[in-house]
Amino acid sequence: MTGETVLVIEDTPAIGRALRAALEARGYHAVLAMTGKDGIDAAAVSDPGAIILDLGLPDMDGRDVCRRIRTWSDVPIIVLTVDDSEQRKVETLDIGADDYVTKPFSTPELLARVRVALRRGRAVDGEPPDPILTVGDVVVDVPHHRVQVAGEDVELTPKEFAFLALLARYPGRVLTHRAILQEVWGPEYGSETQYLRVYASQLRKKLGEDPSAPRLVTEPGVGYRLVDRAAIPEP
Amino acid sequence: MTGETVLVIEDTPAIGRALRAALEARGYHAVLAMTGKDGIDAAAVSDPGAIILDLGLPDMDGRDVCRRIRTWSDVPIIVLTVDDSEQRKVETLDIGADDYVTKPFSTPELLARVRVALRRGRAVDGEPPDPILTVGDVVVDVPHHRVQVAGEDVELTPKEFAFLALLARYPGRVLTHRAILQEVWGPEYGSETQYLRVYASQLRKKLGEDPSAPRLVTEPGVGYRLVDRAAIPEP
DNA sequence: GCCCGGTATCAAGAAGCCGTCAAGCAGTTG
DNA sequence: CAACTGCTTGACGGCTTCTTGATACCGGGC
Repeated sequence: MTGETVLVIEDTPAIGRALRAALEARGYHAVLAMTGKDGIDAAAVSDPGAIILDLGLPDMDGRDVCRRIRTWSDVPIIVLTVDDSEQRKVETLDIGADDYVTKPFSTPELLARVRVALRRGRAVDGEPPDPILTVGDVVVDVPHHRVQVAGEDVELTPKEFAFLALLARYPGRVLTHRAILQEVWGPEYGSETQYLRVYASQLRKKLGEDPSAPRLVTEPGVGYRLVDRAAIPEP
Repeated sequence: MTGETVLVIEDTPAIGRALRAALEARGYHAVLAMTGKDGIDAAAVSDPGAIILDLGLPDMDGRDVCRRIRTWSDVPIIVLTVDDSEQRKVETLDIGADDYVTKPFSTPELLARVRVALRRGRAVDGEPPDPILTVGDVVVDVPHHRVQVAGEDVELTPKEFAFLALLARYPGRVLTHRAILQEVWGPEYGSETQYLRVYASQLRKKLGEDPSAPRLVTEPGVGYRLVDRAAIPEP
């Protein structure tokens, strides 16, 4: 979750503070650097999702800052400067900047361009694989909302599914009555243990439980847990 | 290697020709479209690495063109327009444009911004999503807003289409009521599940669903999913 | 053998969700 | 302004799921 950090490299205190305030008002985490050296450091340390870079820095040429950051990072860089010349714009964009905004700038527009930059940056990282929970021969595919036991599809009601998915998320561990009730039924339920008995019973039926080798194990007076039948029972 | 194609959607012949010449002089393959409809077609067919889009088109609002292309593609879009009002800029960037250049523009600067766009586009590259989604005998052509079932064209309203296209993008996967409502109707809708029932019903009618082998499956209490009727249920 | 706390199972009524129809409304087009 | 299209909303029957109470079960302590 580093994508929502925006690094501002800007030596004029008034502009830097204004940008930080505007960014933070929008919910971003803003990091402010006032020199090129600090900016490069901050780019490496804070791993921002986008950078706003003023070209007119006291200690080094802003374009060198851009080049330096580009040697190791593809983070979107929005350049901010008073220089409106076409040649300078082309040069700057070609050394790796993603956008070029001239001062005086409109804050809403700059923020919109920051959103574009963050949007682009996020798109790079691939989507995470589907989290599929497996406990023994029980497979709980949460995104697809599907359950299989020994390769066979099993139809579950929403509450049944939530119950099983919760247990499957903590394989082998006991979940207390209270914890299950609050997670599946809601925070105001905590003592309706009868629900659990009913649903545990229904689940066992649907899972095709063998009473001598249960997958859904009762911990009397405590709660329930889901175990891998093939696992070694002795610790 | 389609990344070096640039699509220009521009109705003024002089500007279109000038841009094409400038792009081809730089070694890019330029495709020119003079209407929004043609532009959307070309975006789907020629799979460009970047798009230059004039907002002032004769047949439709340029922002709608942008939105439409964004329904299936992340190709960088550089918007070109005479309107330099801040509000319009912010709006346009927020609906998915990557850059905003006002006329009269500097050709070298625009070309530099095209280079940025192509650079970014390549970096993102993963795998381009197919703009034509197929789930069993249901074919959803997102760019053309066209749907076929078993080879037969089916007429859908915009909301129906958005609903179906969303489901088709995640074949077999359950999309929750909330997710569908927010994607199709907007973020402020989240609990109007009645809409879903009405539209699911209409869709099933138009898709010619067989109640015993539904393509659009209800996941009670959770959401809906689109399945390939012929598919084997084993993962 | 009997009691007792906790558990499993069953079944019936209540509640909620789903599919469908149809009427009202708003925006567009000719 | 009339016809049309698509969106929203209310009503209602049918069905699934949830809840709840009744009853049987099981193991340990006495």
